[in-house]
Amino acid sequence: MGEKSEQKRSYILKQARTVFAEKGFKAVTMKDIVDVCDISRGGLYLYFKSPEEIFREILLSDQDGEEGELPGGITRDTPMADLLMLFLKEQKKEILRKKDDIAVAAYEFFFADRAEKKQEDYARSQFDKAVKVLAGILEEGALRGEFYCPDARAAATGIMYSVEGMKICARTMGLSENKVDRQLLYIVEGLVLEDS
Amino acid sequence: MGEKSEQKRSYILKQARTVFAEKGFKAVTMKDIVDVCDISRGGLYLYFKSPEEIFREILLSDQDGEEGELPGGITRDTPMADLLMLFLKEQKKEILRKKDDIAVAAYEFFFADRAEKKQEDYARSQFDKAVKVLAGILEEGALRGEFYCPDARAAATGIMYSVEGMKICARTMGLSENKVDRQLLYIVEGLVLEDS
Amino acid sequence: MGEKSEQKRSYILKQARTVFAEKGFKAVTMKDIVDVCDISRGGLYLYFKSPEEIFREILLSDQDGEEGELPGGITRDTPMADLLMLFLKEQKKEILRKKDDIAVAAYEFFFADRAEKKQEDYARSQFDKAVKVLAGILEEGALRGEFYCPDARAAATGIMYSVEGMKICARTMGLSENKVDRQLLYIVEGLVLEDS
Amino acid sequence: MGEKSEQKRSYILKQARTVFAEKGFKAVTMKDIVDVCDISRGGLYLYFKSPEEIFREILLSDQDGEEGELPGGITRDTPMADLLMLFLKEQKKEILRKKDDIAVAAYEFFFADRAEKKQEDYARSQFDKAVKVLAGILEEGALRGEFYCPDARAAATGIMYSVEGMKICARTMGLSENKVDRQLLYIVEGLVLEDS
DNA sequence: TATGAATGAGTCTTCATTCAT
DNA sequence: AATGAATGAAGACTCATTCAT
Repeated sequence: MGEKSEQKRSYILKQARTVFAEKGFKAVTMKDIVDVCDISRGGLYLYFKSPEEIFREILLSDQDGEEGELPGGITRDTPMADLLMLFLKEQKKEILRKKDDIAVAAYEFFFADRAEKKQEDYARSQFDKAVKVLAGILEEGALRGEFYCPDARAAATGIMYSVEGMKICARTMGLSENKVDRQLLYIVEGLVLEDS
Repeated sequence: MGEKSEQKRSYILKQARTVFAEKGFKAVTMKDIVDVCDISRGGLYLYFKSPEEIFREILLSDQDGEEGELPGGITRDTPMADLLMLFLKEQKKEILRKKDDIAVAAYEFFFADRAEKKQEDYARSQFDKAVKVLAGILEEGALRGEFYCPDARAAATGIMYSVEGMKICARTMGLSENKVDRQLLYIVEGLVLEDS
Repeated sequence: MGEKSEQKRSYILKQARTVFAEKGFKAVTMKDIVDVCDISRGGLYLYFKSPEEIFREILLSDQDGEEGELPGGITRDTPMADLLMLFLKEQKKEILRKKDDIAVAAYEFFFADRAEKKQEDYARSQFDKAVKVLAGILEEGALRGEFYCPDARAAATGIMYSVEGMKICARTMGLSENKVDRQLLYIVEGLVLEDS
Repeated sequence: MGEKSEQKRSYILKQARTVFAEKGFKAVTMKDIVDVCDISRGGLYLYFKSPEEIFREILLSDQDGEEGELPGGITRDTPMADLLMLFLKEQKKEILRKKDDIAVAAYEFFFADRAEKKQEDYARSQFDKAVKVLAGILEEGALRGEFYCPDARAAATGIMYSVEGMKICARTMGLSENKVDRQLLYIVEGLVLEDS
């Protein structure tokens, strides 16, 4: 498929995303996607052969755009506490995300066919990546005496489990911004050494 | 419905549970349930009008059986640390549960139709109940000088988020028993004051 | 499925037969059969899951009705020549059959999926059965001095190949009754010893 | 269409042949042919408008190449028995042919749309041609005293029906080379006069 | 109460065929 | 001449749901 199709591909992915955000993963049919794409049934099949394939691509494209989002103004001298706050703010955004949120779809996707190793691996790699970034911040912060954190890796893992927990809670039982803030604050307080 | 039907009701719920454990929530059809119940299509409709209704009842019946499971031997003198360990052991069992596990189905159920307030309320009440129990243990433990825990409620909430996080991680990316143990140990270590 | 369905089963087979007679095997869709059965799409699937299954049953039911069709008046004293004529007349009927003729469908069916051993076996058993009957007639006739036929088995096989050949020729290139008669006569002449 | 297209035409026919050999006639779609031709969908339509048209051409091109294949060494003095053996060997090859065999496709083609007179005529002309050749051999052989064959035409027709029968049997029920040999031998034995 | 045959809507998927380039 | 994207029709198959018994 040539260049023109690459455009359409992206367009389909963009439109399909809204469907997944609205209906989750399992409930989405090729027809749903056809409907929002203003395309013929057969036309969609030229590009993708199943909702699963489409969703996989959406996940991948999300991943691509995710890297190096560190906002400007970050230098070597930026306090690690600030980086931590930035990181958690990012997590908070994900936890509470409403618009264009495919987290529920992603959960359903990862639930599906639990035999599939590939899915598991993808999910884990995403999680591990976040743990690693956070552990890096904590470790450096501990070295600089900003944080109390004897085991950065364990702390980071624990925090990420909490974040995951909040993410799922936000989507199953509702979670106010206030509650998220409190919990994140509680986490930070357990780490940061007060300037005495 | 008379008494005889009550028996059949329970039977249907029992059989349906295995289906939900295997296929999650969304993928389950009335036919699936008919198939494992050795009942007629029309017959099932006499008792339940949708998989959703059935699953709701399963959740409710689970809840009933859940209370007061404190094992024998617990007295007023039992160390809170022991109770905590007991509590966490229970959580660990849920996190790693494989057999007859309807957690994935429950997630899908709570995802479905996010407009439904009732679901949210149910999910939250379950979560809050656990937090309350845990907070009780922590508070009492703090009073007795077993734990360092200035804010029992916040701590309990945080722990339960972690537990939720592990639960979902176990089902999306796989989670070894070892990892769960480490994380639970890490939580305990952050709470328990060493006997000096 | 109870008794009532057995009726419907037969009815479907009867109607489907006309479709196969008209369109052969490969071209027949479940929809075609639904259309002549005055039944719903789903309804048909309650009884059969594919045109193939239906056709297989038609073949089987044909086989059942085929046995012991020896017309009355046959006694131990009936000349073998008469039996031979009877046999060939039966073959002629099949060769030239027009109404409700599923021979073409059967050919297509046996062509399909040449890997399938079962089909081959069925086709061969039908052929072998005919050869055996014919060989029996020839052998007995030879014993009685009616026929000249040193190798009844080989002769019977050869004749049945001719019959098969005429059958296929009748369906691919057309074959007049006259031609069939001539050929059958030629066969008989080669066998029967003239009363001198 | 110019010369360049004539090349492509042949190329398409050659490639399509393999498809027909593999899938028969009815099951072959324009897409199948496009796929093995490394040509565009639209491109194929410039040359042929349906699988049927393509198959028709394949049959015609086969016919062209078929004539005058008498191997060298045949002179006016060659015994007719040898020619007969040659002829039957050729038939045997066709009966048992596996590689690049479009016989099944041809049967299906001739079955299709039995209204079509043209097909019938083509099939018959092929058959008649073979009969004529064979009858010529038998007649000449009879004249020369090699064969016993009072009615060459009838004998030839009968033999060709047998050959047709074996051809179809080979493709529906399987036929060992051994069986074919036996049958052909049986035919020859019925014709050839032993040198006394 | 209980049955299970029957319906029909909904989705999937594949192709023949067209058409702008 | 040639391409291949796009369309839409056709058929497969599965269920939720009803209904006569």
